[in-house]
Amino acid sequence: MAWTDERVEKLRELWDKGLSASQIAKELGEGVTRNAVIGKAHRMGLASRPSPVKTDAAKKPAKKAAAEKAPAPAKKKAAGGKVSLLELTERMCKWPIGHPGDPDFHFCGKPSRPGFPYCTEHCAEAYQVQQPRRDRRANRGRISATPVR
DNA sequence: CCCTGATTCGC
DNA sequence: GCGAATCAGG
Repeated sequence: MAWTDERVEKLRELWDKGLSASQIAKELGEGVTRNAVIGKAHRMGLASRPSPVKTDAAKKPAKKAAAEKAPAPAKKKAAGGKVSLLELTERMCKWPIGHPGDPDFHFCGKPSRPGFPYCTEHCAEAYQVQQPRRDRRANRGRISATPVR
């Protein structure tokens, strides 16, 4: 795939919009990797914006002023949880929560099972197979959905 | 382990 | 020019 004007345009657009390279890559689809995006972005004038990884030689010595005994975490936090569409990653659970269009519509966001779009919980929910409507006498008394491995 | 962008270098 | 591999940091 070559960098057509359209693609370059979209790249510039999304990049300016602040999306990460990997997100842009997925957006462009067609086997475009984040490396390709970064490479191109870097190559054409617009490169390096807020890079989370700065070779950083100038650190701020002043910072942790307070702290000391640490205010304590207060609340426990689990990974994932409530991600908007734009924040979804390939390895995040894409189980929708709420109705699309609602102000609080979001996605599960917990780590998804490798190869699946959802986390373990939601895989179980999603891949729960329906027994044949007729003739399920053979399975009477049994719940034999194919287990998700 | 998940992610981020930066650089290198063979094609 | 391109991007996978690699690097380097959060």
